[in-house]
Amino acid sequence: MILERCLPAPIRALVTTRTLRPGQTLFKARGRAADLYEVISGRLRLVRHDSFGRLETLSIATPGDKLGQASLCSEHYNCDAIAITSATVRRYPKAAVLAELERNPKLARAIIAMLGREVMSLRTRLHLQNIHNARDRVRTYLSLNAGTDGRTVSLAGTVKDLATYLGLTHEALYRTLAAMTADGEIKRSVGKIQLSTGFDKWCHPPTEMQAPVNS
Amino acid sequence: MILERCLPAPIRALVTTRTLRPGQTLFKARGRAADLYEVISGRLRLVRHDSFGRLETLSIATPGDKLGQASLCSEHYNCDAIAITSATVRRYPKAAVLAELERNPKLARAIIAMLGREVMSLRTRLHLQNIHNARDRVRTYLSLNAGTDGRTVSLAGTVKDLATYLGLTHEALYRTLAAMTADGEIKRSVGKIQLSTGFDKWCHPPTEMQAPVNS
DNA sequence: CGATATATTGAACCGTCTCAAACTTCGTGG
DNA sequence: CCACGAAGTTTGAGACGGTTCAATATATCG
Repeated sequence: MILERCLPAPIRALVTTRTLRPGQTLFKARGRAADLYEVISGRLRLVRHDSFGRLETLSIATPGDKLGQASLCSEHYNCDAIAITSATVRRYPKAAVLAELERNPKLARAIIAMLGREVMSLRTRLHLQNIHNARDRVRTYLSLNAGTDGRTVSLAGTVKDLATYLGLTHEALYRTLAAMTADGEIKRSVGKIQLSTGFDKWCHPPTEMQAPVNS
Repeated sequence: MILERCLPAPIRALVTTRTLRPGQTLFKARGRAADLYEVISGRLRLVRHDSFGRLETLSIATPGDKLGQASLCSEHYNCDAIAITSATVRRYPKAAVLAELERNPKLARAIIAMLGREVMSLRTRLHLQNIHNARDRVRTYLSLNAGTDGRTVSLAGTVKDLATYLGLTHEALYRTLAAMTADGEIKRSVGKIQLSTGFDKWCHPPTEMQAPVNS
């Protein structure tokens, strides 16, 4: 859903676009959160530095994704947004959006849907991170991100980027992909990974599951 | 924020409360998402079964927390909600809430705030999970959850629950807590953990940080 | 008071991280 | 057009730490 559609003309006039070059910063953690962004083209990386200097990729934003939703509820951004490629974003002034919210239920619905999607995406992410085995984590990621044919995953960035997204070192990811290729689970080509037929069955190795839950 | 306050009387009449006994299920993953809940008393555990049969605790809900926010954006719940203790919850019919949303900007604000908090909490959670070292993860959890005095953390459930929340085996957590106690970082009493003075400095061992980011 | 779950510690295994080295790719400038 | 440097890619070897399996103690609840 394009937020802009829900905004009346006077506010729409306040919406501006901005272009970024690769490596350029859109906003930084702790910066005053004044705007909400939507990616029009290109890719941005949302990163956070943890207390130990480790770089943590929150997500790779692609066209249609919104950035800085937190700004609606918080005074400060809580991550850095950095362009990976050349990129253009649409900027929505937070104050105007909040004001319009009071009068425009459609906008409220749009924003609620946006946050709802964000919540679900974070849940998925958390689910991935909880898989402590590199291979299974990669498998799950792949089946979760397979395209419409269910067999092709196109990589948003470099393999190294994917590694930080998955919470693995790049070495571990390279090794895992190599092993999966050797075992015929996947085939790799530039920027893409082909899942072999019957990939799903790899996802559930000889395991009986569903621990009983008392109800 | 109590959602009920934002609802007009006719709808408020549709709000019911329900009591649960320990171990009882409020809703299950994949069930039709018809309601939104708010915890009044007691504790519930939100869990999900991953593809490998492992139990994953999404969160422990305590009074004031909302459950099934996803229901507003999705047709199905995506986790199980199970009472840990005896508990009472308030049930808001999803359809009524969505309808009221069209007319009531205050309710919209409340829901947006609720989802925003959820997003932030999930981000924090993700941040924790990305710390691959048990001790540092526990340290970070503790400093993040210290009470108003900044020195006391009260445990919502059992230590075992905390372990699954942190994505550790309970053995690993017990050992870590034991080691931290031995080193004087913390002191333990029933249901509580006392952080020793200067706990923060433990959080940043001899490390230089902030990897340079091209901007 | 017995049964069930939590709490606690031990020992061994396995997989990921870390450090290291080499190769490839790509863009920039001479 | 090629030389060069920077960043991504790939593989190796070893250490560390969490999981796993195991055993025992303690607590809680009917």
